[in-house]
Amino acid sequence: MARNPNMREAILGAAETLFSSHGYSAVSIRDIARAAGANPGSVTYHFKSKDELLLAIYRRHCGPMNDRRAELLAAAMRIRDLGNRLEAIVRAYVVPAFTSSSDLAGGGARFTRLRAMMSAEGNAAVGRIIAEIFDQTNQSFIEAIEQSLPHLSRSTIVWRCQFLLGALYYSLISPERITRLSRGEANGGDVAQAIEQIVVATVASLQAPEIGDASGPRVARRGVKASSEKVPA
Amino acid sequence: MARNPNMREAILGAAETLFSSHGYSAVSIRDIARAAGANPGSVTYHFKSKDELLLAIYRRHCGPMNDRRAELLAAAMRIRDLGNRLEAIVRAYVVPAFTSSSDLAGGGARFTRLRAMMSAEGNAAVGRIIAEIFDQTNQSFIEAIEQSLPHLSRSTIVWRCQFLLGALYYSLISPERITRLSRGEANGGDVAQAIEQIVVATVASLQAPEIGDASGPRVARRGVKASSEKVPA
DNA sequence: ATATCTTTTGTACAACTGTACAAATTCATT
DNA sequence: AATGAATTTGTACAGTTGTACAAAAGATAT
Repeated sequence: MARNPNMREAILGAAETLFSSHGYSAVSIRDIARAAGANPGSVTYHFKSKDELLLAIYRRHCGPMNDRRAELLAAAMRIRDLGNRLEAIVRAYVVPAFTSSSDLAGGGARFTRLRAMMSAEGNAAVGRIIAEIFDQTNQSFIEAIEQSLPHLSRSTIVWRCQFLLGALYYSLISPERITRLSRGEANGGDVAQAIEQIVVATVASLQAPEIGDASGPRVARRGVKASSEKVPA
Repeated sequence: MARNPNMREAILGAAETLFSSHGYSAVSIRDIARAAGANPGSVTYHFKSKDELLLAIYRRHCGPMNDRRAELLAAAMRIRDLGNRLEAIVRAYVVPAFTSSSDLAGGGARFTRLRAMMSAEGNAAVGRIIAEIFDQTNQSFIEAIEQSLPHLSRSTIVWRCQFLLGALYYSLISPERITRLSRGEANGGDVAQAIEQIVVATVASLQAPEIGDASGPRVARRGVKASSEKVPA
């Protein structure tokens, strides 16, 4: 029966939805098949294994999303005013993680949520892809930020970019927490507001002075004392 | 055989370690028993079920950790200078999440990492505990911040506290990412540095002006336009 | 030592897991 | 209509899952 010409896509979509809301090991191939209206055997036909299915999801999204980020970053770097440029850089990183350009392959909150789940579970197959594909994108953003904030050490920039990604992930993982704690005043599922809040908060944290630097935000003092000797875990 | 008088504790500890590094559904009761040097049946004897075992871990840590937070928060509120007070408030929230007072029950990075995993997996049993126990603590911190930054709307404070928690979680979930992206310049596993970086970044983001507010950070303009109509997922 | 209670062990069960594969079905080309 | 490739189905397998429970082993008190 070669009936559904988009069975492969249906399985991919179902897997994406289920993985992103329950995690990898909590979702079985049979769950995916059921959600996609397919036979379990069909899943192992189109994708050799469960791991391969997960990787196929990543391959579909990573390229378009990081391409879009590169475009927006290039546009941001053409901005003269350093403050506006910094905000544009952060926005270039955040926006493609929340919204998809072409409906399926763009990027989108669902895929970003999936990435959050996978990095929590520490999935081994995904670990390789992340280091390969994402580190390149991340490095170019870090360098762009370094140019806009030359007084900051690379360590501090990396830490603050890590916080950005954590904020981004967690806003997608527990949006209902926003709604609950604000007593309904804010809506955690509001993507547009999430983007604005993340951008404003991140730009402010990036503009903070270096740790141990008592002078103003824009005054340089490069070599900061490395208070980094304790090494647990 | 009532040989090991601390078998219950050994199982709790093993479960904590395994859950915090692989997630809930990826770890089996047999895995836990093996790591604790116990018989699988012994696990279901001390804790009725796998869910109950997870809840026991939460019960052991939540109380001491939030008590410590309350102490530090009370001390912070005695600080007169509003800038220093804000930093002390943030520190009162962050420090107990990273370090344990009494070795086992205090809190500690391992338990916080576990919480990060569970909130990603969306574990139902944990969901109830979180809403009950943590919301109370969170509300008191939000109110303390509201007092120190009266020009900010509650929504914005909640958003930025959400980012704080996301940053905290993710710094424990992917510390090796820090080391890798900084090319060894920073050590993501350095708890002391993580705390300092999180505190500085969070204080700066909290002090940022409200969205849509063009005036300086400390100038009030309460009612901000709610750009919150899009409601997906 | 006897009896009672607590803890540990071992085994069993039904349900579910990822994967493999032959048979059946559909489609495109001739 | 017939051939051949592509897809879907159904079933099977060995291994794992959470849980239940009787039997054994230890501890405690009398």
